[in-house]
Amino acid sequence: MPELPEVETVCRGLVGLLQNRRITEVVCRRENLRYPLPPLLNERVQGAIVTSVSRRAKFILVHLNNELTWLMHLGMSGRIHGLTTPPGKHDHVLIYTDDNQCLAFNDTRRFGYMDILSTSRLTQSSHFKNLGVEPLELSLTADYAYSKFRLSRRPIKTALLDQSLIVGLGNIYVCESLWGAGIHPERSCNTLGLKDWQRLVPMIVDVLTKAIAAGGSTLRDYRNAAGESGYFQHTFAVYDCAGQPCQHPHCRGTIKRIVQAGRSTFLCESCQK
DNA sequence: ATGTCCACCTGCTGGC
DNA sequence: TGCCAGCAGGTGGACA
Repeated sequence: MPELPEVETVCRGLVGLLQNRRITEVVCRRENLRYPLPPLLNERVQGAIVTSVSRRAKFILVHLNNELTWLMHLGMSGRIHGLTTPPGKHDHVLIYTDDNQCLAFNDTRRFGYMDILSTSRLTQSSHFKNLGVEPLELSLTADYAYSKFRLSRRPIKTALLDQSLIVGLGNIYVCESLWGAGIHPERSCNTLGLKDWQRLVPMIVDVLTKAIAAGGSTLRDYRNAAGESGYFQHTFAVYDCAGQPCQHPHCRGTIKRIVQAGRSTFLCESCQK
């Protein structure tokens, strides 16, 4: 689930569920996820009021009125859902609020993690040290991307996954963006000219924007979450579409799966050059 | 420095 | 039916 659009969707859901609410208790049902949970988590957030919820890269940031910010990363399989039944095996952290709601941080594979940070020193935190630009902000321009990537010999697919250059992209949206821009995932960054970036940057923005818009329906499911149903169902043009015909007009190619840096890449060899 | 690979986890699917 | 290999939306650290 969690690339930028999914994290953004979760954050928007959390605004409705947590903003201006007082946290009455946090229950940790195990000691660690990817890393140990923050020491004294309950003691540090109990009684605090959530002033806002925001996102940076793939981090969820829950800002509290006690100068602390609760950072959450969903890893590969993390979700946050309203709990109306007893917690399940993978509901690792439970958040109770003063309106008698309970939210569960659920993460099957436990690649997610949490931290508690000083709000005023947030940007100096190690989590933020090596983060690149936000793709949906004006700082991501074709000129910027061209200058940042043009000396690298890495394949463009791998480089786009690198959060120190552009944040928020994951395996799905990288594949979708490269397909949309007609760029072969194995091309070295240093073969991309400014013109390529003038197609790729708007395509990244378009793919992410549309996914967030589609995530709006997830938001409704999320709010009404009773049990586990209502996951984001999205149809992708290439991701997980191996063997299917390419959807580009007039293209007769077939979507193919290859492996780059140990991860699946989906592409159409007819129209991605 | 740069780039690649693996480990960290659990669960599901498909082939034999 | 059972078993096992392979795969899954991320990423930090070990290694060449």
